[in-house]
Amino acid sequence: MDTVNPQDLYGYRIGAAAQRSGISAANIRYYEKEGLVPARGMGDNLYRSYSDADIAQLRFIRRLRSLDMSLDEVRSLLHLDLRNKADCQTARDTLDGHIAHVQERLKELRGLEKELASLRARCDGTGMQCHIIEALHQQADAAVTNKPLKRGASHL
Amino acid sequence: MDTVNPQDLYGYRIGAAAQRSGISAANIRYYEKEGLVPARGMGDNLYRSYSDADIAQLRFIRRLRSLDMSLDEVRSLLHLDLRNKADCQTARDTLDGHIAHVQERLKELRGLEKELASLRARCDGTGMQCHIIEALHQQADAAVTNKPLKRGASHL
DNA sequence: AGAAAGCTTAAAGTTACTTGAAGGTCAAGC
DNA sequence: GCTTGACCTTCAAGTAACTTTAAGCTTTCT
Repeated sequence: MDTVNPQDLYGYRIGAAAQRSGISAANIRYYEKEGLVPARGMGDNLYRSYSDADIAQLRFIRRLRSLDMSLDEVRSLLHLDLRNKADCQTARDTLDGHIAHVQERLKELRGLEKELASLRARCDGTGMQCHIIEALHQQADAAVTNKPLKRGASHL
Repeated sequence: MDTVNPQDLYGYRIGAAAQRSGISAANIRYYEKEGLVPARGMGDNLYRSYSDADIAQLRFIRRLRSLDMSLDEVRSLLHLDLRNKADCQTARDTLDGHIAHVQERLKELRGLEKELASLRARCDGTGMQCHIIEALHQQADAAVTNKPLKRGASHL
């Protein structure tokens, strides 16, 4: 854009930035504390203010987070220099690592879905006794294999 | 209950229980604090000790956790009475709710996988310039303009 | 006996936020 | 001019489900 739109220069306070970026105001402050977004404004009053470019960056962060990346990954991508070849490699590596992560999680979840479905199928009878709990116990005993248990917290 | 196998009665200390259940010792203590497993032993010395039945319960919990259930869900399933019809319904409901949760997460992740793959495909050239970052920025801009923000207000 | 292994508790760290308390700033209305 | 209400500020604590650390017992091996 060539025109000097007033909003191009720090025209948004945190609430507007939140609305436009899809990141809550409290979350934006949190990102600032974490060094993901610059500490803008705070001139006359203590209010933060953001430019369109800042909001684009917030959207970028949100995009990366929606791709299930950790804040560390986001941080590393934010600090890359596009014209630097090594940085480009870093971006590829980050992405590759993340793809592997997502695929592994997908595999796990597909397995889960199957098991839950088969479990649920045991209890479709309308008046009969429920065998879900017994089945869970049996499977617990059968699954003696020691896989590391991980946190399955799904955010977003 | 009839046979007097030494291991049937609190023959395992927490380390052994951890090995056999696949739940770390610290985690078992945490579950105890959370009321998921009883506070066993602590007689002569201060050591916890567990029976085979206790270990079966630990495996059961681990099973449920591996199904991606929250500790609250696990707790509710643990306190059910199998012979109670209402409790059986509760089990079904918990399971149904959880299946829905897993399927939604699967859908999200499948979308993610596709996007990540297409992103990565832009950078397969060996000597050319990397366009990953630009692409991420473009998608970020496109995404916010047509998606209703689900991240700002929702708490999940 | 002395060291290593294994147990104890309590507290703090982790991730990525959200929620709450207590208060400052600003535009509008009466 | 003053109050109301929306919006902003900081700092602290809460959330899930653990893990890690610190400091100190007990048991077991050599």
